[in-house]
Amino acid sequence: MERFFQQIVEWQLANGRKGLPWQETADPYRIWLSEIMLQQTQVSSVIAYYQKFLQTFPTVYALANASIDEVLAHWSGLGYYARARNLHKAAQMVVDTFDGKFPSDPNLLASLPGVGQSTANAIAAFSYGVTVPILDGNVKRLMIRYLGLQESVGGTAQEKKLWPIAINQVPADATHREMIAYTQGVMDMGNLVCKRTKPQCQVCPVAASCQAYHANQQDELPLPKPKKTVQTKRAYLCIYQNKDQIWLEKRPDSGIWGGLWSFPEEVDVIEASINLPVFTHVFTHFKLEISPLLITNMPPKNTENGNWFLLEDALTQGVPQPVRRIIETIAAMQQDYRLQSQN
DNA sequence: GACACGTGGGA
DNA sequence: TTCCCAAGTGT
Repeated sequence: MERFFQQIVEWQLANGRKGLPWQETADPYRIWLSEIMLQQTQVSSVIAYYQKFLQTFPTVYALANASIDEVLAHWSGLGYYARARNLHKAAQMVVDTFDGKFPSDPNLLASLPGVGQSTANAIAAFSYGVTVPILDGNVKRLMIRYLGLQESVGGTAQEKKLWPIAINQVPADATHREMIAYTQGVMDMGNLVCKRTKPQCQVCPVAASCQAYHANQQDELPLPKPKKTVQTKRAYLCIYQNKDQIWLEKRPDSGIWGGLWSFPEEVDVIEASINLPVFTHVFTHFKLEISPLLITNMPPKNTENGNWFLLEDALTQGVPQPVRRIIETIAAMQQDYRLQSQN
């Protein structure tokens, strides 16, 4: 298997991605941050968040000392907000337990909340050159094709099978530089060559020994996952407005949009409210039809976990995407109203 | 093992 | 439009 390793390393150095913001550092804090942001999230979505986040929280100490509200505000719009809550906890753990220094032992790294085995190995390999492999979606797809496995991506049993193979591909005497190139290389391969659709086998460095390629199965593997039907839910979001201010409620820590600020939710229409246009927000596991209700003539029902915010301040808080969208709509309406009043 | 957890890109 | 799903982890 060592040949595979060398081929990926050489390919990455010649053809892999260069100059991504997190490729320009060996600081485990920055590498950890990038790995968490990149979980289930595309590179193009991450770059701006990563740079802004680092400006605000340049060190693990800065992050550990920040409030969870500040952290969520900088995560707002990225999704999977448990990552931000775990990131904050993990930063405090690094400061308290590891004296502010990220350990190089993947097992210790994996003890941090939000850091699983693959992310732990990525941090160890990139930061310290520890000779451990990653096993992310790219690698799974690559291995399913390379080994000609008649499977879809996913499942505990598959991971149990693939981990030892992934480990065997990494020579114990690989250098730090090689580990960086290999780890980046398997992901670049998945993104640029062994893509989900239209794999580029003609430029693949390991096509000669790829089972799927020899069987002309590169377009069929991995097998498609059985699809599940997503249900549609409806939510009435109540926008209590008092002049320039709107009322936001802090959501419970667990569940959808945990820890974020949102509009109070009702199960049905409220009297004396103005209906704003309905829109659909799509999650991976369900659809949400959102009916925003504007309420200007009565106070919020429940004032326990809420606060009044100026419109422009609300946009700087940790709010989920649909809430941001509604706030922007309200702000635009107010702007229109002001312009009309002047004329 | 199955499911919850966001959002936007690409076909 | 509709569907799949991306540098996964936690429960």
